[in-house]
Amino acid sequence: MQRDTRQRRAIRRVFMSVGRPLTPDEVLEHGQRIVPSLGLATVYRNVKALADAGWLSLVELPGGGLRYELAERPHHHHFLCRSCDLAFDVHKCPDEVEELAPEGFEVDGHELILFGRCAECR
Amino acid sequence: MQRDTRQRRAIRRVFMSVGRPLTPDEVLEHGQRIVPSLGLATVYRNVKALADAGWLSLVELPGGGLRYELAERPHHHHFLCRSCDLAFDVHKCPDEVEELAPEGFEVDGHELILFGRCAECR
DNA sequence: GAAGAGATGAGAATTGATTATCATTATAGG
DNA sequence: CCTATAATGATAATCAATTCTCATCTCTTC
Repeated sequence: MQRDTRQRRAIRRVFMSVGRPLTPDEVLEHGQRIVPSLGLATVYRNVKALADAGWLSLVELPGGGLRYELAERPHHHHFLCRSCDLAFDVHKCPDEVEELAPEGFEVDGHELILFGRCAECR
Repeated sequence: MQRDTRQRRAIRRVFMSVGRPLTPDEVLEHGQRIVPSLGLATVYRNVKALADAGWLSLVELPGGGLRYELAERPHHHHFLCRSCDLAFDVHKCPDEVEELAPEGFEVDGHELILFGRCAECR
């Protein structure tokens, strides 16, 4: 059975308040402001459980480590800051992207990533 | 000084003939058809040297491992087959993509990745 | 065709990310 | 409040990718 622990609540709260994709390390950092004793293993366990439960989804951006974000959000893409390495949401999407595939290829999804410097880093 | 070895020639030839982004493992596999004794460390060394020299460029797609492709090619994007995990070039690009960024963000590049099944795998 | 120096190949070592272990803690239910 | 048991946290273990080591090989030049 699933228990509602302090650390699980903190992790959920982090995702809801931050509103952008987070790596496990980022989750740990933010989560420790709520539950200082939070450990990395707990973050990995919960983030995985929340993803299995469909509450989080996996975001794979260039540059190593996986990130997670709230699932069930409207279609969107991402901006990756080359300076601070944080990922942000981009709430617009060019149309008809999936028609760009070569002849004979079957497309079932796409990801658009913008690179640059975020408002903070400029 | 740089020497023109059999293995380096083979690696260059692989990239020129295959025409899509390759992981070091894929380079090894193809390269061994030309120089059977080719080793993985040599692939890593040369791929890195060729990238430093500007002859190859780095392609980071979701799903782990880095890939390399011929540099100095016209702007293009990529298709990643969910079945065989090979990456292919997509020679079209939606316009004005970089204008989709949030207010205050400075965009200096973008990557569009289509997912699905390649012609072979269907 | 000899010699010097860069390159290679096999395997060991390293790295960073993720997972497993296990003693301890804390939650849900009675 | 008590108890059973899921969850936690610190650390060790694992894993895949990449780099290093070093004896050996082979380009290049003379």
